[in-house]
Amino acid sequence: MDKVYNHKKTEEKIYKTWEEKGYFASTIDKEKEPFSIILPPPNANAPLHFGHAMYVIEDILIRFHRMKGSPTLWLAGADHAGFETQFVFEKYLQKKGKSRFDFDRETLYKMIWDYVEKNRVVMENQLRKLGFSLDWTRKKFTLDRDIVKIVYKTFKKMHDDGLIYRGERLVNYCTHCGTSFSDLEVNHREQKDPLYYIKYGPLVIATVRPETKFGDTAVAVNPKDKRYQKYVGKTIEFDTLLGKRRLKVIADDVIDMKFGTGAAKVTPAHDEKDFEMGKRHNLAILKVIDFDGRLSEVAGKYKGLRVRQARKIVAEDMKKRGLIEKVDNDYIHAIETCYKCGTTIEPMLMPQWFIKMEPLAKPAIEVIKKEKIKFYPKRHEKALLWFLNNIKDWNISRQIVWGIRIPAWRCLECHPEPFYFAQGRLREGSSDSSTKPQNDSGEYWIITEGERPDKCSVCGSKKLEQDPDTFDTWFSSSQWPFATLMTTKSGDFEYFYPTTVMETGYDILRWWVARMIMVGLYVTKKVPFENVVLHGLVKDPLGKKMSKSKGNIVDPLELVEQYGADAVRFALVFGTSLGNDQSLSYPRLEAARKFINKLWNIARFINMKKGDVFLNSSTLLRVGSVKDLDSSALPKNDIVVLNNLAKNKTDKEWVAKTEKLIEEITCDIEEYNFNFASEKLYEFIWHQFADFYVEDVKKRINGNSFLILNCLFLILLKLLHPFTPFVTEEIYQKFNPPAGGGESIMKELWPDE
RNA sequence: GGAUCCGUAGCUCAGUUGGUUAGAGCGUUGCAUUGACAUUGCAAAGGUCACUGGUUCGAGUCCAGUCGGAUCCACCA
Repeated sequence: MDKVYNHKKTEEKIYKTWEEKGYFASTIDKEKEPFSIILPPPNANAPLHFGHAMYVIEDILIRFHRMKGSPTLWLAGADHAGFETQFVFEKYLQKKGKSRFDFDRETLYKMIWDYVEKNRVVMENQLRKLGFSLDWTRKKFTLDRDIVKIVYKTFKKMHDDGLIYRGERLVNYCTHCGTSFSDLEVNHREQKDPLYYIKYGPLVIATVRPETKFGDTAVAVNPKDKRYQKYVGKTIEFDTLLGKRRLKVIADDVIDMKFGTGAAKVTPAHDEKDFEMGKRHNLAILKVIDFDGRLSEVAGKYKGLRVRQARKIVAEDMKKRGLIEKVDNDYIHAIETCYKCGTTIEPMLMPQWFIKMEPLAKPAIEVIKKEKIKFYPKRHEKALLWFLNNIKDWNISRQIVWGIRIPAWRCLECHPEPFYFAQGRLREGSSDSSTKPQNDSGEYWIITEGERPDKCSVCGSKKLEQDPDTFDTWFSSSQWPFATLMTTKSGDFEYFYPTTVMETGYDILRWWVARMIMVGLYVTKKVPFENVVLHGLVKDPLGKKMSKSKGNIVDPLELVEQYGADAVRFALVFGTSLGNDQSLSYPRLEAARKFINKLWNIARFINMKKGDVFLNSSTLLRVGSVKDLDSSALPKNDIVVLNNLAKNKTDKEWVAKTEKLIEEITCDIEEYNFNFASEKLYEFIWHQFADFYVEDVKKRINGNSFLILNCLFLILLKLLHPFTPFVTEEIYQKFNPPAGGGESIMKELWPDE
């Protein structure tokens, strides 16, 4: 054995053997309770980041339960990550001086597909480098035909059950990315903007968005506001940049008397609150901003200006014309921004497919309250319940090509649509911004399970066109636990579903976990998983969130190269409690590496002394793996055997200490306290076992005690194996050369079994 | 505006249902050693557990509030 453990010499070789021998592949044994985890599928568009290294928690659980003798399944997979991937790909195109508009839909899709295929292979090999014992024979991709089929089916079922509707309302739209988003994809940011007090004839209203004033279709005041009661119901006339205008004054409760002057302009096309007011008061909708983020013809000579520019110019012109009474330059308010590119989100009126969430959320709340699903740490449960209790309908339409195209067809004869988007762009002449869009309630749409309908069910026309939009990627993700298991091997779904544990970062609790629970319950009538284990974020060494824009990304694979996968794994669970964020710590990585080296050297010592005494490797092996040592005594487990074997008082003590350790480690892992388990192993192996017991046994090396030392060490190896699989396997192999028969530590049973 | 998390040794953090002298890693200081250990072992220094009150026989741990840091949620123009 080398003087120092060299991970570079061992890790790749060991993983290859494991995979080749099929140790990761699950088998169904109906006599036993399964333990299953579906890997949160990493995005197939980029190499792994540090968050993915936290899958180590899942690997610990899987390896632990595998050694406990349960049939385990850890299902590998990858996510097409719709918008995220298209975004990444567009950047890639940009570097080559191209844009997505240079290609037709099919070509673009094909290009992204190839790009993703390449990245996916890279990503999967990275998972291997981290030692993850994933069942690769069952790996799935969210765009696999059979998965897509299930996604279609779910959509159709939801539609038939009345849970899907074509919503004609304001949606979050990013004019830069060219797509709408759900509420979750929108960030809020505080910002200081000038608050303009604009003269509206006898009234003055305050706004930060003078550029949208062309789309005003009313002025609103609070019905209780005595100052303005005389105007309510009247029409006022006033000067604007585009000549005189007349607007009705309406009274509505949402108007805050204390804000500004207590009077507000109403722009239903570009503000959620105004849109709602518009519906209540039957106001016209004037669309000022187009999908490209520029002012429409409604803005007259300001047409074509970008929103920001327009705001400045309009405000300047108003000042010149004396239309502005005053400006408050210290006004701080929250704006909505695109979570991806940071552009200010424009609420836009456009028909989209929505899911009614309340009927889905209710059963989810039930199962959580009844603890059919448990959360670790518990505190995240509250956040989730809050989300479920205040849930809003989910916009699942995205104006992108990368994803699963929505299986909805529209008849061109009896239902010509006002809006049509081709890759995020408005088709020429299809929009009339000055009128309300034509009704698109969805009743003319034909929804299928993916197949193209022959003809329109209303008029019989064959002129049908599929909705160009694709599903929000989370719509397919929400079905991942059952969609995967239904399409892997026969019997998988019946046996492994619901899965035992869903382990993921708390940051996607609402995006993913909540939706899996809701959709899983809806489709399968069962919870998709029984336990939700949530880990924290891995931040940079200074405690800042890692992000590409900050340039503080640390590649986990580089650290694997430097410290070894075992050390990286150990460092991630050592000294951090589950669910808390942690900063990447180089000293901790170094400590983990040294610990692994310490373990290696204990093994080296034992290996060296082994030749001097009566033991040979096959005796060791048999004692080490216990089962056939003393068949007459029918040993229950390692400890029972050792208790019989130990003669010396000190040896007996150490057997007892180890027995206690086994209990504690088992308990800690079962309760997801990985920090306790790893810290105890560290302390015991180094500062108990090595510092005292090994030293003690050195004095009486030629006796029974050395055998006990050996056996206890093999127990420690097993306890450590879920955390540091490579080094424990390598040592195990050194102790059990193939001739001796010890196949792999992965085949060993947990010491208490 | 609402919610959550954090504030413990110089640094990064543990501290599991409240219970004896508050722990680890790294760093610092001294001694020993190349003997399984590109080291390791032994020993030492270093903490009013943010602050203030409360509950309790007993609080880093529970409760209330204050200050400081972070995150999430939120339609007030």
